[in-house]
Amino acid sequence: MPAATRDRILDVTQRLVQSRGFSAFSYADIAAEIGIRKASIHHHFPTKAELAVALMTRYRATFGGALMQITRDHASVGARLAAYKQLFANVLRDDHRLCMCGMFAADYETLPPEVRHEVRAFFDDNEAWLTSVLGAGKKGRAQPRARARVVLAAFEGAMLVARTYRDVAMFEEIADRVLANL
Amino acid sequence: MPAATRDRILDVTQRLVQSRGFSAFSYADIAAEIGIRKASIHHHFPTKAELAVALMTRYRATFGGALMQITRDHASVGARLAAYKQLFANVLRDDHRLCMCGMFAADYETLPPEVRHEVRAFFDDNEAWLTSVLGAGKKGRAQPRARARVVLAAFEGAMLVARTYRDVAMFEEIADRVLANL
DNA sequence: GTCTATAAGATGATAGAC
DNA sequence: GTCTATCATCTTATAGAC
Repeated sequence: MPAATRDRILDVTQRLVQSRGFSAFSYADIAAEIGIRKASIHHHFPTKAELAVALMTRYRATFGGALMQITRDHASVGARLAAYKQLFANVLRDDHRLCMCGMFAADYETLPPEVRHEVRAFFDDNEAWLTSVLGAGKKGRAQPRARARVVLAAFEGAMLVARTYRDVAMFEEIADRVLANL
Repeated sequence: MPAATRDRILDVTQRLVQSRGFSAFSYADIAAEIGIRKASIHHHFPTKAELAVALMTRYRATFGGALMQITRDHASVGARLAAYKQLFANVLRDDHRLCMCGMFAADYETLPPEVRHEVRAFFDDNEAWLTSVLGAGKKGRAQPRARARVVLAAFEGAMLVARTYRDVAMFEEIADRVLANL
């Protein structure tokens, strides 16, 4: 069965947010890309705020699932962090997109309160996961939370900068160096 | 003498870009804040693209001056990097703003080509300055450019994330740790 | 669930008076 | 250099037919 319209809307909107940001896409953009009318989008998501919240809820669930999968698939700290890095690199490679929450963080001042909450929750999720991964290492067990924050911030910033150069390798080099210096 | 209107426009616009981004501010916002009409803004900067280019040109010049000043005022690598860090922390502290180029980097896909060029030039400027600072260190002279990229990316990302928590201390802790681990 | 039609307001931008 | 007036277009959002 084909993806329900609701999911198609979320898919298209997510890509729009990741490439242009919250203020720079419209219902008309979504409608045009899917091939339906603006009113139909409003039927599924009456307001832009509701659309953004639904987007973030799904994104957090998906991302959380990916993190659990990494924990399952990889046993060592190094392998887990390498897989985490790939999560970001793949998004950047696919049409020069940013992490959706990195983009929403830039749009933060214009975001409805409920969406702001979701953005912080995403960062909390990532920090918690990274902290648990880093805290499990044989050596360098010290201050896993502080080191987790460095990884998250550096990855978000590296995506931002590397995208302006259309250079995924630049992202990976920065990310590798950050992980090596932890 | 009071600041010329042109400069007042650039001042106000810069703050708007740093807090909301390129797509989320309008000529009406600038006009309202200065207390003149939209048409007057268009007299000084006919199009939004021209306004953005003027903004970036001035920003790059100012930022470049600040970097030269740091080099002049501080002799050691550590003191220079600490002063560089303060440049970013001060912007974040003042009304939760981001580095203007961090914001423009998020808005990159919607930017006129001339502005895109300026954004990359800003990153080039910073990378070059950081590379020269890091290359001058007694120890750890190796790969100054790669380490410069880590600093720039981490600082941009740390601003982005820390802003969502309204937490300047969080930015500073991440920045300090990045500098310590170089 | 999708459509047409429409609303009310914002947007970037221009013409021309003062 | 600033103003009023105006423009065409886009924006989010709603009402109601099919």
